[in-house]
Formats: sequence, C-alpha cells, structure tokens
Amino acid sequence: MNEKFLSPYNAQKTEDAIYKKWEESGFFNPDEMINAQLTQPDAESFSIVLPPPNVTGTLHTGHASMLAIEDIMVRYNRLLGKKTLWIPGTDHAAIATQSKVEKLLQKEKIRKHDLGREEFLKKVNEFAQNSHDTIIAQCKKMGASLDWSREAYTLDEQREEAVYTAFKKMYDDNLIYRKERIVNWDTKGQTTISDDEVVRVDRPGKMYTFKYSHDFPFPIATTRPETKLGDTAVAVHPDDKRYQQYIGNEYSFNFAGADVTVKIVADEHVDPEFGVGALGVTPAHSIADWEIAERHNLPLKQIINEYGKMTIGMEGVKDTKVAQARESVVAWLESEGLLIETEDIIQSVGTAERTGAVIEPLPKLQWWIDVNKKFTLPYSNIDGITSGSQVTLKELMLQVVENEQIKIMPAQFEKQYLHWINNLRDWNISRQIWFGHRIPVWYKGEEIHVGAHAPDDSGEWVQDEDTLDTWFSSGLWTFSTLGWPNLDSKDLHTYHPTQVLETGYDILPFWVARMILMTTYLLGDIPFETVYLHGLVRDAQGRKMSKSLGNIINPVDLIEKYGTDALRMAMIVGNGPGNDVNLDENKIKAYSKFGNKLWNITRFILTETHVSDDNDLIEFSPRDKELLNEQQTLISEITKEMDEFKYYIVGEKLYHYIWHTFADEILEESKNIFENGNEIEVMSRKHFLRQTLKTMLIILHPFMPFITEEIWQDIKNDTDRDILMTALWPKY
RNA sequence: GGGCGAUUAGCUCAGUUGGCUAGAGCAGUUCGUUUACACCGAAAAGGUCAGGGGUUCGAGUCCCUUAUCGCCCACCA
Repeated sequence: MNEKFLSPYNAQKTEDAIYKKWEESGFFNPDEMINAQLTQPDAESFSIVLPPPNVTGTLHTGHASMLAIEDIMVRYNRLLGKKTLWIPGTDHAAIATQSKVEKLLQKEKIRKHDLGREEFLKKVNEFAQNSHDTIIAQCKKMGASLDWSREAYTLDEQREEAVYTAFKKMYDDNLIYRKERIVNWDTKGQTTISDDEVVRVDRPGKMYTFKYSHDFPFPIATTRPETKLGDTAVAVHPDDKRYQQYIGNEYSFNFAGADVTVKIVADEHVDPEFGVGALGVTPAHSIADWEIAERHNLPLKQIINEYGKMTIGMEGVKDTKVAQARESVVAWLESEGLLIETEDIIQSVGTAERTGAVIEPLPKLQWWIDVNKKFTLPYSNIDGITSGSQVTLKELMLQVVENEQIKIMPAQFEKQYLHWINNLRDWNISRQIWFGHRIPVWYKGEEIHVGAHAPDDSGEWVQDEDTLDTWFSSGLWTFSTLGWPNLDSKDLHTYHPTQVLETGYDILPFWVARMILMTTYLLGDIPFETVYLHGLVRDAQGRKMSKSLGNIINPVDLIEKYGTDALRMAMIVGNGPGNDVNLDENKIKAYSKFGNKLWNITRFILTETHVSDDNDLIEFSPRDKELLNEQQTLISEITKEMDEFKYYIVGEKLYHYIWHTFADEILEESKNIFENGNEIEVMSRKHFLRQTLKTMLIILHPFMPFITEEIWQDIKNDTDRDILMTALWPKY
C-alpha cells in the first residue's frame, strides 16, 4: 500500500498535481478522448459554454459555485461516454471594465481624455490581461475540466469577425437602424455616462405650478421650468376626471420666447395624486418623458446643448446655462401672471459620479436593433417556424421557449422570461465608451458604409466613435466560440446547439435572452436545450456578500483551508436550481471530513484486499448479492437524478451511502467476515469491497474529482482506465 | 406601485409529479474506542413543518387567506 494512506488525506498536497495530470493528458479536449479511443467517434455530444467571467478582477464564490455545478455536468457526461466539450473564455465587459480602469487611473490623477483613445485602451487591455490570468488560474483551482485549447475572449479577433458579420447581416436585413435616444450627459466631463455611474443626491429644489399661457385650460407642475420650452405634450392619467375632456387636443402658444405646441395624451404612468396630476412632457431632456414620448410617438425637440446651454427662447434664456435660464423663465412666468404656486421640496438629482456635475439628459444618435420588424428567416430548425417564413426577432424569442425547444429551470423563470420578452422594446446597442467592439460603420459626409474596414476608395471615411453593448458579443457566444461565421466549422456542426446553459438567474434577461435572439436569427436554431439557473451565494447568515459588510469570502482561501472537493460539495448539497445558497464554513469542514472518511475506507480496503481479488469470482455470497442489489438500486436512482440535474440530492445520497452504509455497516461487518467467514464469504467480500469502492469513486467523481482520482490511481487494475476522469459510468 | 420568492430541530438548510414513523451539517446529552478513521463509533434527545381555512382516504408538499422577512423591476414630473 502506498504510504500516503497512512496519514490523513491532504488536499493541498494532492489537488494541484492531479489537475496537472489531467491537463497533461489532454483529455479535457474531446478530440484527444477520441484519438485515445476512450470515446467513440460517433458518440452523442454534450457541450456547454462557460459563462465568460468579466475581466474586472478576480472570481468570487458565485463563480466558484457556477464552476462546481458545470464541472459536475461535464464530468458526468464524459463518464457517460459522450463527446464532451466545455468551452472556456472571458468577457471584456465593456462598461464595467472601462470604469474600473478609470477609477484606478483616477487614483493617479490621470483622466482618460488626457491619454486619448489609443493610450487609454492600452491601459484597459493590460488590466484585462491581468484579470484574465488570475481568473484562469482560479478556474483550474476549482478543478474545472475546461478545454483550454478552445479558449475564447469576447473581444479577440475571431469574436470580432463574428460580431461584425452579425452586425452587417442585421443591417442588411434592415433590423439595425439609427435613431436618437436620451442618454445621461455629463456637461463637465463632456461624455455620456452609464446609469450605474449616476449618483442620486437629495437637494432642496422648488416645484413650480403654472399655466403655459392664459389660453391653456389647466396648470401643470415642474421643477425645471426652463425645459418647458421643449415640451411637446402634456400627459395625464387616463382615468383622471379633471382632464379627460382635453385628451387628444392640441394647443399652440408662445412660451418665454419659444413657439410651443403640446398635445394632451393619456398615460398610465402619470400619478394623479402627484402635483396637479398633469405633467409637461419634455422628450429631449428627461428620460422618463422620453419613454412617454416613445409610447405616444411624440416629436423630440432639443433645446439644451452639450454645454448645458439653452438653444432657444427669449433674451436671458437663449445661450444661457440651464440654472440661469430657469430663473429667467420663472421671472417671465411671474411677470405674465402665469405662476400659480412655488413650493419648496427636496428632490433627488442625478449627478455624475466622477465630476459631480448635474446630469443633463440629452438626445444622442444611437444604433438600435428592431425586435418587431418582419424579416425572412432563410433556414429554420425551430418548431412552428418554417424556413423562408416572415418573422420578427420577438416572435423567434417567444417561440423557442413556448414550444419547449428550450426549457428553463426552475420553471418559474420561464414565466418571467416570457413576460420580459412580451414587453421587450428595441435594443439600444451603442455605448459611448471606448472599450469594446467599435461600431463597424463608416461615414463620409452623407455616405454610410457598414463593414470591418473603410472602403478602399479615396476620401476621408470616419468610423463611428461608439462601441457596441457588451451583450452584443456575448449574445453570439455559443456559436462564435465554435467557429462561426465559418459555416464549414466542424465544431459548429458537432457541438451546436449546446445542451445546457448554466448561469445566474440575475442575467436571464440580459444574456440568456440575447443569446436566444442572436442564435435564432443568425442560425435559425436554438443556442441550448436547457437553461439551468443558479442562485446567489450568500454568507452563513444569508446576507449578500458585499465590501461594506466586510463579509466577502475569497474561494481561494477556503480551498487552501479545506480543499476544492470539500468546497464543491458544500456548494452543491442542498442547492437546487434558482435557490440562493448560504456558504457556511462548518459545512465545508464537514465535507472535508467526508473526504478523509473516504480516504480511510480506502486504507482499510487496501490493507485487507489485494489486486488479485479483482479476478472473476466463482460466486457471490448471498449477503453480498443482497448488498449488490441495494447498490444497483442506488445507482439507478442516482443516474435518474443526475439526468434531471438534481445534483443537490445526489451529493447527499452519496455522502450517506458511503459514510453510513458502506463504512459504518459494510466495513464493520467485513471485519467479522474476514475473521470468522468461510472461504466463499471472504473471497466474495474482498471482491465486493474493491468493486464497490471503484464504483463509488466513479459516481462521486463529478462532485469530488480530486480525491476520487487520487484514490483511483492506487485501486485501479490493468483492465481499468488509467485516468478516472475518462472511466465509464456504472451500468445498472 | 408591479412581479417573484421565503417562513421546517437551538443555528444554517434539504425534503421537485401529495404516501414521512419529517431529514442533514453544526451545536448540545450519554456511553465507548491499543489499529480503516478522534477529521472516530454507538445510543438517545430535540419539530402542533409561520397562523387560520379548504381540497383529499391521506397535506411540509395542492388551493385560499393573514402575518413577517427578502429579492427584482418601475417611478416621484
């Protein structure tokens, strides 16, 4: 017996060496499995993409849990003899990464505009590369059996080709168009900022109640009178008796030197209790109003420029900053006798996180994907939609879930998905940041060219300054990682659609929905058959992990203390799809004890039996036949539950069988048999113990890959597969 | 305001087509252990499954309702 079994199991000493052994074998790559004749070339395939972690830093416990679940899926299917592929990669995560680097630069008092686009991107790429390296190392620590030879990055060359191909096709199909939309504009920084960078600050303000003109039938209320020059409508609640008679009317008048025409519209979102229950709609300078304008097809009238100055109005308004214009407009209202009431209020004002400037919502030209426009789908593998039929993106997204070609687990999220898609509006795909796929559109005067490069003709072509929403590239992930847009790619034919997408429920609308959109559109097929959604990892008390609570747990610390196997088990047992899991250190400790239990079971068996006991038996003793039957029942149950993704139950069952049946009963009973049993009983039992241990190692392998592989190396015989990872799931 | 979820042993949680004498880990109790394992074994203790009502031969599990807690989305003109 190998003397390592004389001391307790040492995960720290074992795990890195085992991972290295797997990696060197090459068997994470299904092609190598086939070459070594461990997998049949015509075997069923099982493929899954790793949701690419953002290159914004390091992996957290949520990633650890994700890797554990997916590795179980992958290892299980590999043991079933399938051609099994798990594709690794990382996500450039445009805004998240860019703002992270901006923050780091800010500490050195460097601003991105001082560096310029190229220099700044160099810094971001450097940061991304470092994050990437950390992330890959952490994935390996978790034991993830990812095929590193196929690693991808959402911003690498191959993915860029996929992105540009997809963009061009959508543009040619008239599904991509350009239109104005309200964005958060920072007048100090002269840039657009994302919603998460807007800091809400409570400030004293004034609510003005006034009439537009003496002819206008009722007053409205606002905190920003200067924007009223840009009003194109007044919104009221449809059930509000005070205003019902005016709905549909149009009024024109002069307001502080500007000609204004407003239409009275009914909108559910107006609160009749707030203010006077009537709201002047300024589509160009308020995000909320812009949304009302979208619903009612109202015109957009920009009256404030990028420097926060008014572009129209009377003397004292035009060409002044908004704060000053406000005073002028209020003074004008007073002098005209239109001002009815001024009330002091506390209002929540959006300010730029970085410059502190008050956000000025402005309309900017943006690129959009039309989800309601009919186009011809040339090829369709979607049930209920024939090749060559006219469909919209929204219809495709609904169809594949309604017809159950894609199943979402747990089922309650299916409702949520359908509800979300039914309310889906056009997707704004442009972002006013530098890091990401630059929009493949070129301008020369009025001319527009769509493609990766400017046309070769003479003349100054200028590329669009904006970049694409990060979800545009990750939406292509299941097939851009398999060779698309090269339609002859062998991987694409073998491994697409993928079988499972395993990800967090929080990105169902962002990522999952977008992958369905892109795949149904570009391939006429589904991206995956099952969506398995996991929950959040919380601390032992069920609190969300956050910097401010100081309760963030680094998975690597836990691994160093208890080993990866123990951490994986603790994260799996009791963690069903869609449920949040509380990570209790005691639970991890308990499973590290379990690992040691298995270790000691092995020690006992290696002491009491010999490899020759593996030889064919003449007959099993009646007791061992009974035990084998029990075992068969267990395996058949477990196999069924594995197929149903019930890893949380299987993990617990294995724990119980191995500890409380195999060790506590069978091993104890064996001591007596070895001492007092007849020859048949002894031989039978020795054979049984070795076979059972091997069987347990195989079925426990997906959960605790390291220790099972380590033991396998000492219990296997010449007819067994050399590496447990490549073994075959027991028959039952 | 809209949507979703949770409430089971002292603590943290399983219990997924209704069949449980309701389970696990940790903590606590009693006893034991010179070799597979103290990262141990044996035995017991602990619960009107949030409250109420209903469906059913049968409900922790399905329906209604109340209470408490939590999450997501929207919005404050």
